[in-house]
Amino acid sequence: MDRPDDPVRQRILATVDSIPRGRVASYGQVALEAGLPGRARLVGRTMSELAEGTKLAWHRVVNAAGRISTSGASAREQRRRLRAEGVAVDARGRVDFAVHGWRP
DNA sequence: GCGCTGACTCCCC
DNA sequence: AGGGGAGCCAGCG
Repeated sequence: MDRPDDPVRQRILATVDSIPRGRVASYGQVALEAGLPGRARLVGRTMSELAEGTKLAWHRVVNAAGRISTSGASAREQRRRLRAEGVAVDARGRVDFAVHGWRP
């Protein structure tokens, strides 16, 4: 599993792409929805390998605690993008799933 | 093949 | 709420 055309990767990307604007999902939830239960790390890896200018809404994926799992510039970018689409992100970088969680 | 390293998650304390 | 431990698995040296 690693090339751009890998079917597993495609499923992960498609699932992330289906998260509606203003909602967030956890890595584990994305894995589950993509038919890959227990493969949260793979989702995280996949996100980390995205190209700079990707159109994918990677910022709508956070960890199971509702926290932004990135660090540095990408963490700030993620926070910025989430807030820009109306998602409340607290000072610690946490989103409330009860309010903004993706419920497929 | 081996060990380490994560944009992860549970479970237990 | 926060930390340790175990399970997870693909990539890399």
